[in-house]
Amino acid sequence: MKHDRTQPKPSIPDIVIGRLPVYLRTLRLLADEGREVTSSQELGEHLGISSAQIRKDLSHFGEFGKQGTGYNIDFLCRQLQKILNVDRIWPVMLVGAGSLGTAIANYQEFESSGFRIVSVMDEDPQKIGQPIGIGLVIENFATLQRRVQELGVQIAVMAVPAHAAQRVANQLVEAGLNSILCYAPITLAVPAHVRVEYIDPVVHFQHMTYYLRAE
Amino acid sequence: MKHDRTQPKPSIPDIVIGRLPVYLRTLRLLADEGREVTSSQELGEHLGISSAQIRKDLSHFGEFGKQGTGYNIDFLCRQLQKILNVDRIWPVMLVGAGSLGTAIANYQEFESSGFRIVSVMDEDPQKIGQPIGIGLVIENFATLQRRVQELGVQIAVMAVPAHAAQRVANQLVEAGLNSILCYAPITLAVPAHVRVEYIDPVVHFQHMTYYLRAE
DNA sequence: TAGATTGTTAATCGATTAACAATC
DNA sequence: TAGATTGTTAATCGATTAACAATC
Repeated sequence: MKHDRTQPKPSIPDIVIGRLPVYLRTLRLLADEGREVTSSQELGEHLGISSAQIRKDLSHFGEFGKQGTGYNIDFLCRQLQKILNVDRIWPVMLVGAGSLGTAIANYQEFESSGFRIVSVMDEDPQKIGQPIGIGLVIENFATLQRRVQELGVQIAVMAVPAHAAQRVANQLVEAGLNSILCYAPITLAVPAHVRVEYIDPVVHFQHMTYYLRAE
Repeated sequence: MKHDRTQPKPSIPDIVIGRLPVYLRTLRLLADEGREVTSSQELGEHLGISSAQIRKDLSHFGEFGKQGTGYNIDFLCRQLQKILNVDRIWPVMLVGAGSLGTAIANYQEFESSGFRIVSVMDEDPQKIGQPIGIGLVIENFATLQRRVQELGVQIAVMAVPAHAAQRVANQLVEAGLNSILCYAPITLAVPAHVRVEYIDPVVHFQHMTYYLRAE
């Protein structure tokens, strides 16, 4: 007997959302190979997960397959792109124009995935004004607030040294950004409305060495 | 009544192992700030997880704290380093000397975390022989097998284009490597004894945009 | 002693999987 | 029709959390 009228939680587990980009990536790879349909079983084998999990994950969002046949790859791609809101191009602000920042600015594949680096910033006067990436110029980090507004950016990538990361993050938050991809090896303190994801190769290396023994 | 004599599974959940590097990273940060002790509560607040989880995770490996006091940071760091096998330096092979590979080769902080890039390889004859990183020279990928043996490497980082990734991975496996950190946006097919971890910024971006609406 | 915090247990919560009716 | 595969349910499995005795 439910007397509670409020919708308790129709919300989809975050862990499911986290797998969708990987599904999408794999489907696009299959599409590139000229494939037109696939099955949860095939996808699962590709990804090393169970077909049941894939079907369950997708079932949170609708019915995308056909019994006996499987999934039309193009159709499922488009659906996943809609679900993930990457049926458009999101402008991204890159902070930090060092070696890593330069690599990120040079990366050509963001565009086809729904993202475009529209501005690169650094604090180093030596770097400000230098060209970077494709048609960009390193801008003064001091102009962050204004540029965020001008460009309508919500997402930032931080490629700055660890010692600068929290300070930079504070400024990003103050400038109104709500999504940060952080390459600095530090857990940031941010308000609850800001989402941060982390990329730290050392975390992966150390995870792997747990299972290794010296040769 | 257990009649089964075989140890069923004293093995520690992989998800627990995956958090240890983050704990270690945070503890070292606290140590750098001159702090000597911390508590599961403080750590949990830093990391946005519950203190119970931290205590439970650590309890898989022993007792590292003192009631009423908490954890000695230096001691816990050392213990975690031992557990993760990073109380030594692991040689790492970097494959791909493009923009991203160069950034990885330049990154100074691997050493203090237990890793050293000992060789950088590429297929491009234009690149082979060029200096990269600190005291390294880009080597011919064709010499992989020999170099892996000479250097006693078990771990590789792949910073190659997606279209080359599976082929490169096959060669890494053939050369005897068992741990791969893959920056290419593709799920690799490898034998069961090889562990692969992935870094793909697009996966993180797309995870974040699920929660965003256009401004 | 009083206060704080651990390590551990048991309960809760949530995620994965097996199985199968539906149906292409 | 026979074979294949979906979407979904219920069961299983595993991870997280709350709570607390132990004890520094």
